[in-house]
Amino acid sequence: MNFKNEIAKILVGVTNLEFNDIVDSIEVPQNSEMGDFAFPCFKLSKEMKKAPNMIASELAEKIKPNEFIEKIEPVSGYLNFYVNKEFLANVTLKMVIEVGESYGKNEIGKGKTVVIDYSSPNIAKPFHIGHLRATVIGNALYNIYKMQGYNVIGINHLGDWGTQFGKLMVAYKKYSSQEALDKGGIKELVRIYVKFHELAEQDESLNDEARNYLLKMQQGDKDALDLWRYFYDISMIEFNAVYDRLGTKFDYTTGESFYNEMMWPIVEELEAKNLLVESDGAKIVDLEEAKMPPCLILRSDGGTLYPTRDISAAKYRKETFNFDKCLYVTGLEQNLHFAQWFKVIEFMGYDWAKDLTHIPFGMVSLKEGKLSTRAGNVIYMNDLFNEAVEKTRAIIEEKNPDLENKDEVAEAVGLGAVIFNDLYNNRIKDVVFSWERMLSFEGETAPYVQYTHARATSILNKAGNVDFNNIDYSILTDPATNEIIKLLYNYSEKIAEAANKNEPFVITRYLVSLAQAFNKFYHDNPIITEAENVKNARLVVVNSVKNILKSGLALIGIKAPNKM
RNA sequence: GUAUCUGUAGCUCAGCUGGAUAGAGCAACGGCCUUCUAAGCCGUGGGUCAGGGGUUCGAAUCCCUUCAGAUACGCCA
Repeated sequence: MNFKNEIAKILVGVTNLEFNDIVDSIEVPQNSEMGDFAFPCFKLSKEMKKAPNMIASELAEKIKPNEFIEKIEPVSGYLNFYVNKEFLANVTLKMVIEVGESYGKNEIGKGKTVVIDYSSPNIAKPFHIGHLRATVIGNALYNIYKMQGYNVIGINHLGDWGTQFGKLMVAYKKYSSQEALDKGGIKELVRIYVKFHELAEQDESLNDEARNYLLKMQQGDKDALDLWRYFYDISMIEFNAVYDRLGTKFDYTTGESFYNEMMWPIVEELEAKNLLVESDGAKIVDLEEAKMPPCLILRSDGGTLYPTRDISAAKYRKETFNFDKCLYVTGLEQNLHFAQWFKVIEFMGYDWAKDLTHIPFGMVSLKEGKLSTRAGNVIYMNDLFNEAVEKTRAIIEEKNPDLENKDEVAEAVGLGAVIFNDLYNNRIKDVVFSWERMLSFEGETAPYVQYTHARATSILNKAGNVDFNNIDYSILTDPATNEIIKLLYNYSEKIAEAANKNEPFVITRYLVSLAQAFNKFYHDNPIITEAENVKNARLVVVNSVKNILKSGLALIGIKAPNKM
């Protein structure tokens, strides 16, 4: 059931426009008083040589409402269509009930594979608020693409290789011990990392030692690799704990180290395809043709670089998963880097270069300035989580002291607030971290949506069983109910929009709208005390809203407790 | 210097594949708990859509330009 198509069917005979053109030009008015759909007549005005309002009036006389459309009105150059509310309620709610948990799914991505590279933090430092966006945006996209029917592969491209490990090895040997590291974990790694940098400013030879260790790692030296593995394992205890709390999962945790052996064949391939040029001792791919600075492939000392690894990884992923799309969820500041090596892939003659997409997001900073582990200008994820959960716990004690599973609910709501906050706006916006905003639980926030879900659940529990087969849909035509039904009807379209734009915030905003519509409905319409037919009809609405709120929250990685 | 992104209400932002009086939340002010969870609902005030040109019947939305902020631009990742 698609209303735009139905309207186009009505209009296709009376104008000389193509069916698809009509569908495309149909809009949804901002104000529902002006109808549910509108057809603007301005474009017709030129060829028909008539004023738009005249055209609208004439068209209105030629066409008739049908079972889907109850009223058609010409208003100042528009043809406004009012859908039959009872029909809409009937179609939509039946579909929500019948389809159940799969409501909102579609088959657009059937048979297609999308690889999503997300989270991908540099390890050996604690998970902090700068890592959160890459994780929650990627996780949400993962779920959204799944709903679109895609085969989705999530990859955590850990920053688990490189000079920072050489530095840690030097620092470990000089300033730490296995005992201290076993005890202190990742905090100890940070301590010695910071110390290394302080001392390296005075003593340049430390950096040489670090490079030396990196060289040993690359040459497969057992001692160096054992140490690397040791630091890796300690880091992953921290990272996995955060992923567990967030409920984030990956199909593959293949970090940079995974591609170590794959880079030389790529270098040879670039060489064979005559793409490598020597420049100041380094090997580059010239991108002047694409109006970009050159892409560095090999250092003058022969070592590989960031693009070398990303090109290798992309080719591996194409060969392994044969993706239709490969998305990279990373900061906007890496824009040029991605544009460059995507171009290199294209120059290598791979047509799948067009399937690689950078999904950039804005930078997170503190009021004091940029995030920096070294300068201590960071907020660690666990501290933020704990703060949010603690505040939630206090609110529960105040508002609902008899709640059974307080800890579980506080965790769901506290983390929900944090995740939601990061998925609330356009990805591209920079964010200055604010405790106040992060810990705000009113208005357009996760707790608001979760609270709405809990209210809906509560009514359903009090009402007992409902017979969904025998519903009087004629009751569900008041404005507050109609608003909800229109939103429910649009759910699947919103998921598709979120996928097309790669913007989880489309879902987040949708959930807020649905919760707002429901709270108004809840306020205006008594349910349990009403006559049986009214009660049952409204309970169907409550049940549908409850399910979609839960489903939508799950899409963006947030839990929906039944009580709070 | 070059490139990319951003600039809409006091604050944080929607709206940007051009269309009907520019929308939310927060903050401020004023109402609503003997009634299904007040983490809620209703109302009031608040805007030269950064500035200037252009295209168009019509521009917050497209183009040009200026300004402001952020970021990136060769041997880190």
